[in-house]
Amino acid sequence: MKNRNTLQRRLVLETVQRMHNHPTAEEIFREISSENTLISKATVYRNLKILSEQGEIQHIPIPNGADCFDFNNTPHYHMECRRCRRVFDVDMPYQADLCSKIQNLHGFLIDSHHIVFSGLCPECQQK
Amino acid sequence: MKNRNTLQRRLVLETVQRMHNHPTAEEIFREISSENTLISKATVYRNLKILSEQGEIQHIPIPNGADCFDFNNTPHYHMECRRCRRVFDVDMPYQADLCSKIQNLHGFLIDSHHIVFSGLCPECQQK
DNA sequence: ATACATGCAAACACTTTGCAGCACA
DNA sequence: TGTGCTGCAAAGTGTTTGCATGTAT
Repeated sequence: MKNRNTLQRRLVLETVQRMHNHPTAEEIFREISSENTLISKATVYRNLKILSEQGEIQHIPIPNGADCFDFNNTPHYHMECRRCRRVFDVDMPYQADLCSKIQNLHGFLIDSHHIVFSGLCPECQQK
Repeated sequence: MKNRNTLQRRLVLETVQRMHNHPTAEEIFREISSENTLISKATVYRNLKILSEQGEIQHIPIPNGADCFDFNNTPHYHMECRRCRRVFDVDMPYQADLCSKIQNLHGFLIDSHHIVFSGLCPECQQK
């Protein structure tokens, strides 16, 4: 299973790296399609999966909504506006010691964690 | 909009309070159905929504999977086994000060947060 | 030449919704 | 009596998959 450098894969990677607003698969698909490039949505999903498994981009799972993707592949946290559903970065260092605060693991082996903050973005507070 | 005390709503609430293993809507539906009670899945979803909005039960959104529900409605954290997808409670106090660690809110108003740990449960480590 | 990738459509998993009839207050 | 609730089926949303064809190596 060797990876091929196809036009579609390059476009998906470049588009995520260019859009700095945590785009969803749907948004990436629309962005690529808008530039008269033929690409199918299945291909976008397949390439997003491959690229995030390779660590080229970051997959951000979003509860109750479409997952989004981040050109920034260093671990960091996000906040989601509960009204407009947009996702923003949080200015907080990665809490590497968080696992050590767990008092009893009951044999569970933890290897990662996600924090999602929820609230209102500046624009939605006006309404 | 006054709430009515229907058999179905009572059954959904009692079932969540009795099952202490973070059941999904589907599991709650199957549990109620198995006791020769006629209930529709839409009613289960509708009542889970109402009951969690009223604070009687807790709704736990799970990225990449079915949301689950918790009889324990005090804030606490969860870990999900990435192999069997089961959800467990984490023995860690609620980190009320977490928001204060954020260095720059950029005008965002945060009112809650979720932490989901990911790893392997004891059973899945054997495999 | 031959894996791997693609487009398309269909299937999938989870959840919500429109509607007509039912039942709690 | 009247609004809130129900079952059913259909639709909605986000994502994956089967398959025949295409293409990078």
